[in-house]
Amino acid sequence: MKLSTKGRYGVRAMIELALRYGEGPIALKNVAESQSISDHYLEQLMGSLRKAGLVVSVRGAQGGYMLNKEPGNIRLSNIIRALEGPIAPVDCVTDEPGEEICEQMDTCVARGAWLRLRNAMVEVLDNITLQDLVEETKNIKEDETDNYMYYI
Amino acid sequence: MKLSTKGRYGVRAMIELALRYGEGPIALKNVAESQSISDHYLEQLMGSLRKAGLVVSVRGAQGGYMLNKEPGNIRLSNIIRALEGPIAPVDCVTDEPGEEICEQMDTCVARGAWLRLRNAMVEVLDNITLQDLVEETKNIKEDETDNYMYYI
DNA sequence: AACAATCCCGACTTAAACAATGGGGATTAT
DNA sequence: ATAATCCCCATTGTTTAAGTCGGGATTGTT
Repeated sequence: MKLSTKGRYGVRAMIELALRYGEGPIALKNVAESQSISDHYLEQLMGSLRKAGLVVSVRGAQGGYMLNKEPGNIRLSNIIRALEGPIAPVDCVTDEPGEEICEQMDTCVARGAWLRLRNAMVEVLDNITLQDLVEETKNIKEDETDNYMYYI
Repeated sequence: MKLSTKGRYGVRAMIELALRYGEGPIALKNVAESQSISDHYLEQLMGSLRKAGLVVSVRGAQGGYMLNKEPGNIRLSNIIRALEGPIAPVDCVTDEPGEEICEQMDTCVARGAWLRLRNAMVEVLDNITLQDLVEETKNIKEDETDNYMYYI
């Protein structure tokens, strides 16, 4: 029941981009460095985020990545789904189409439980946007004037 | 963000025991067969459940396992914790003691989000007992008179 | 035009976790 | 005694996670 590094790194990188929203393309190298993530690995994640339409890339010198929407319109659920796939504690409660997997779905008493679990998870992740996290970052910055690093 | 077979099999096995609560020890072999789980593998899981105090075992011929509490007092969270460890989407929001892991915890803006996620998950799993699932099984049995198998 | 800074992409590697399997020992009802 | 159980440790095979490697394509800068 853990997120993998994909989800964790991805959220960190997206927060970074959200903090610098409006500054034009940010080179992946910068994000990777400031977040202590292998830049080659982060590259893969950014690829997924781009394909999901959450970021756009600018190639060539002075290129980089930027958010494709306002931070207030990017939800944690979007990021997690792009990087880890459907949010679902078990395969039989995926919202993706064409997922059946278990023939006993209709008579499975546990499925109701997993469904409730999934809905609770989605509810939380749908209701946290990058904007929320940016604002929280500013609050922390006010409190502690040293730095605003955030690792997960 | 998926449960492993440990959690899924474990819940299935515990539902089975809950359905037969009061009948004395149920041989692991029966549970494994009726749930199509490798009995040797299920043995390991039952070991964990026993150590967690959720079931008791009776050794020797005619032995087996039974719930150690009433089904209404065993929550899905108990089962999941026993088999999969702490319920937490990331390590830094574990409720277990002595878990620090990340030095930046105080200034991490994402941690608040993970904390909300974890609380939502725990809330759901704390509020579903085996008794709830047993009752649901009976409802399903009323509807569909064929069988009451439930795989996950 | 040359160059360097970027993104882009597929293949590969390593390590860990998952999901069992196997063998043998201890306990106990019949 | 015997067979049915639980108990425990070690081993194996498979999959996934996490990261590495190398090279190609694009583009601003000089």
